[in-house]
Amino acid sequence: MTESEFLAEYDPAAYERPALAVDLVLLGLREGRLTALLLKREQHPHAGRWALPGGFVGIDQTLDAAAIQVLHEKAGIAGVHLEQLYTFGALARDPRMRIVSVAYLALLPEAALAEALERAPSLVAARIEVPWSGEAGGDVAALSPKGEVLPLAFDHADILAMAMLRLRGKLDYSDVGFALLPEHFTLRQLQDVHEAVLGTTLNKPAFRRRMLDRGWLAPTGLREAGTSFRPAELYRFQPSR
Amino acid sequence: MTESEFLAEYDPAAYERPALAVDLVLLGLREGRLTALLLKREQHPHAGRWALPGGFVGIDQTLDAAAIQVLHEKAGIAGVHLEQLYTFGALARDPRMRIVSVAYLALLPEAALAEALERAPSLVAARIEVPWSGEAGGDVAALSPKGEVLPLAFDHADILAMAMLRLRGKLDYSDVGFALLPEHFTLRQLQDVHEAVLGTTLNKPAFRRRMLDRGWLAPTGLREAGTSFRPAELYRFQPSR
DNA sequence: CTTAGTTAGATGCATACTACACATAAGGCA
DNA sequence: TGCCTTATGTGTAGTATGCATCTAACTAAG
Repeated sequence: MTESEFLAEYDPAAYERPALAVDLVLLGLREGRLTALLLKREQHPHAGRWALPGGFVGIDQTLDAAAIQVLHEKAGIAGVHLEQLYTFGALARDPRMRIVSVAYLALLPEAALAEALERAPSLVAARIEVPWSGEAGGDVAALSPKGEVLPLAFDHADILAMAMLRLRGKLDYSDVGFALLPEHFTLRQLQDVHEAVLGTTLNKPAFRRRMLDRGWLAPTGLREAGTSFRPAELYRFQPSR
Repeated sequence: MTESEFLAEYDPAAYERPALAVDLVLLGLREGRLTALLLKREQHPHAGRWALPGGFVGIDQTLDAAAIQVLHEKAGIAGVHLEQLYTFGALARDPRMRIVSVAYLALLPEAALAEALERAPSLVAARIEVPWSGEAGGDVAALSPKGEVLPLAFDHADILAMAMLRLRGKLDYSDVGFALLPEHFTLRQLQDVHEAVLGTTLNKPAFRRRMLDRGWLAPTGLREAGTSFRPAELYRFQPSR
């Protein structure tokens, strides 16, 4: 049997298939606080609860492409850090039908987050509160600006928790932290990102030294403007060849 | 509109769906070498190449359950460490049709690996050679006992590389290393596991201290038997409460 | 023009961790 | 009994980290 003969006999519709979707955790910093962008569900199921932006994966669309499409259509942005997180496949995740969802983590610098909120007015910025530290894992709360807990739809609380676990885990050995910053930034801003993500305070000189020794920071020679005190040097992220 | 009215109107067959599968990287140690279990494909497509054991995800089956089923049906084993790796969704991964595959990593102690080879005679033990170190990532070679490079089917070389990247990354901050050992083991065996996975040699006293200070090792009071020299203490993995 | 206030950036020191060399312990075996 | 081999323990040096403190650079108030 040749390969083309095999293909001719193969029946692609032999088994019923789960639907395949992507869900995006859009994370950024807003006023120094870790923030996720959520959509309030107007329709059943889970009407009135908050959900991660998502969409189905087209038959001729890669997973990454589906995630980029959601980023564009539901948040009006592009060009941000995007990485696959985990795939959620519990049987009753969605009461409509069997849907397996590939979760993605998108990291937005403050400007991209503001842009998304402007272009997609239905998005809501929810402050993220993580009551556990380090490797533990566990529940994560999404809070409205007034501090009310926003109930999440489907298993999106699990996805959000997984996003935080991953982000915290990767923060200090990888370069994801820079994905939350604009192109030029000060060491203080970098430290603020780390502190917001980790939910701790960090020692300034130690953090400084560690970051500079990494070899990822290129001084630009430029200075921060608009301060009433000594202006900080602006750095640029330089992937260490 | 109530939720049940909504569900009644929802058409689950509105869009064509990708097929969903799981593929398993079965990894273990054999004669001190890192080894993966592969199947030689007899049929098209990719006949004659080596593939990871896999299977389709049933419509009422979770992803984990599908992985466990593959472990049982294609390797005849159960109860080993199993974790989701990454989901591969390139368009032409499989020439038959669009198949999205959720890759899993299974870690087998030497006994489980031997059991799998016995119960599933079509499985082949391939030595894994990783030419990069640390965080780099890149190609990984599967070698026959005679040292010939085994060509892998589909995108399974990518999956294997991802498995090695993940395993190396997790090895020294998590407890995955113990998943490759029997219940009782010596510190030397633990070090052998780490050395085989990382592809390096490690300093013995330093490794020893680090592991003992972790608080994961409980001495059993038993000694290794059958050596012609000082027998080593046998330890047990004790998850740190 | 001077000084207070504020944050950036640098330095010194104590502590913890790790690599590495080397010493000692405990088995079998000739 | 002594030798060989590997397990296990100890000491030391170099490195990374936490923390206190010092100096620099800027604005604004007077």
